Amino acid sequence: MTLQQLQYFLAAVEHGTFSGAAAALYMAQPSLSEQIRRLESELGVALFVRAGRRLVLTEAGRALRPEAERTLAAAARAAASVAEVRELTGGTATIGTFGEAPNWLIGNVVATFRRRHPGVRVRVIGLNSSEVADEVREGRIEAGLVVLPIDDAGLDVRPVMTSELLYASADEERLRAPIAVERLAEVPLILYDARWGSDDPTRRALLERAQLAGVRLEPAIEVEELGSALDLAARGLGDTVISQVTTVRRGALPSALGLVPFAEPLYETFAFISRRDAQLSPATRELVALAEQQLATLAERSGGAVSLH
Amino acid sequence: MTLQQLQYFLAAVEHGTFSGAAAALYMAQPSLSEQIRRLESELGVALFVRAGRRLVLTEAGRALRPEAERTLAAAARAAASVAEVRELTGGTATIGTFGEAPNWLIGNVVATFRRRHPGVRVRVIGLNSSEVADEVREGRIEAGLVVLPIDDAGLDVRPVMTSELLYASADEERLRAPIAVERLAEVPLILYDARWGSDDPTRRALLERAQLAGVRLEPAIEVEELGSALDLAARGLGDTVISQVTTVRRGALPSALGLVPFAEPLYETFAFISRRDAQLSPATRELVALAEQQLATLAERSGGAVSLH
DNA sequence: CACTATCCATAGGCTCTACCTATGACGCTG
DNA sequence: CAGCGTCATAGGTAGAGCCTATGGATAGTG
Repeated sequence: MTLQQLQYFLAAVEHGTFSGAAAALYMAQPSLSEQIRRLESELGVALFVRAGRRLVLTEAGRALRPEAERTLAAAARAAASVAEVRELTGGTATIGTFGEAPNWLIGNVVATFRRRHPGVRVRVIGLNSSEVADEVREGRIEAGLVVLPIDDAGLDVRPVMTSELLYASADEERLRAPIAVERLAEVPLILYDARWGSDDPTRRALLERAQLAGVRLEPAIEVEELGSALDLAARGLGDTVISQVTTVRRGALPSALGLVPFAEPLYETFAFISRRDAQLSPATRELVALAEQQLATLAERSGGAVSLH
Repeated sequence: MTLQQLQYFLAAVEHGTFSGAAAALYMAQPSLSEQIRRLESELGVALFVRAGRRLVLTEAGRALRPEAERTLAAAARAAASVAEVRELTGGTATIGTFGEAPNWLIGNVVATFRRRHPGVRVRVIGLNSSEVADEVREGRIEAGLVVLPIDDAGLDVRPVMTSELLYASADEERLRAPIAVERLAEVPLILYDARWGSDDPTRRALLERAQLAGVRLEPAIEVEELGSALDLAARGLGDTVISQVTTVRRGALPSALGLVPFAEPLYETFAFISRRDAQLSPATRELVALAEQQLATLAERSGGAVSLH
């Protein structure tokens, strides 16, 4: 049984003749007749009574008719659902981001996207950078925004922005000058998940620096979210590290906190990643483009402290 | 888009590889790959990301999957609904009968049929014989039981039984001997619809006889149903005519009524009709066969007064 | 690091399908 | 009875669907 045969069958039912149905479908009558015959022989029953001048449905034909209509409708819906993805009027745009990104990046981006494409659902998956890279590699997420370095096997990596990593403290004493990495070991450190999850690139960079300096870093407090870490730091319970770009948004940084760069500056490089050789769906491509614009806006507001690639 | 392509697509989704899916479908891998490629090109999107070792659905593929499943399920239902008709586990059996038939024929037949084939719906259309013939000719009813003669153009007519037409009266005086048709004009006549509807063959036979005898028949009372006519006749309000076979069933005839044949006997011939060259659906064939058995039973009980063909 | 197994894509070839045109048979209709 | 419209049949063509054989890429393995 083929969709074509069902279509021909329905056309014949509606027109009452094979010739008329064939003409309506811009084809020759014997071609349509043949498909009907094939369908009948596969189903093992006659669908029409050939009544000389007129076609009449058999009991089997009457039973088939509504089911054939349902089947063709389902097929049309299948094609339409794919077209929606193609036409950006349906489907889902998916992007993975490292843990702290949603707060300062995603709000505007998602709002703009939904305004332009109301039919498209949006999924933002917050993980750490290496997990995002894995998910993209496995195809479960189409694209991601990560902090370099990551394992780039099988991935297209497109760096977009570099932002300096800053030291944040409520203690003015420690903000006088750029801070040496050795001093991090001497103060209570507050770190949040994305900054301390396994394989986090910034964590690795910090630990490496500390090792070279001969000290060992142990966080005094670990919390889940960047916001909580800033809150605790503002109350003087410890100090934390934060990316320059994060601080650009108005109100992101509690007023009690001050910032200072590292003596030997640390930088984070952000990059968009996607599967190598796999082109993005229009929805996700659009979402990535919007995220890129948002990054540009932030870089501009930072007055040059954050630089685009 | 074909059902086959959707089937291959789903197999590939489930197995995660084209080779595995092809093996499960007992076919070569390039054949399946080609169909997937064809489907993708028709839909204008990639459905899979070819990830070296592993296949991963794209956003479009994810959108297609549930719709493809629905479409294949609908197609399976379509085939099943036709199979039900073929296998006598679904569909509808339809038979047309002349007006008074349902009372003495259909009860048992339908009960037996439903007991044997609970899934099959039954429609018994009560019309007069010539209307039944028309409906069968037009294909709206598959088969019918009629009283001959009818216009048999385009029909297969299979006579099954002959039954004598009897005169029924509550007046013993008129039951002494076979009644001459002339006397019908002298007594109040009670006729029921099916015996007096336009084109009813028995009516025509009666009128013809009367014309030849030089009298004119006018019913004193006309009612809708045979039962009503018998009731009125039993009260002595007039006489009526009734087919021998109708009287066989216990309790069908009020005890006040007596029967007598016509001086020049009148016979009704019953016949099954169906479209010429159109084979019956199994359900209707079965229904007709049961009706035939029922007629045989009635003929037997009549003790020979009703004869089978 | 080479080796192997696995998987997809490509190429060439075969068979059957789907379609066409031309024509015949049948039934309806003026 | 002739003419028209319908479906069926016959014969031919392009392409669909499938096969086997083979090459290239990738992940696991000694």
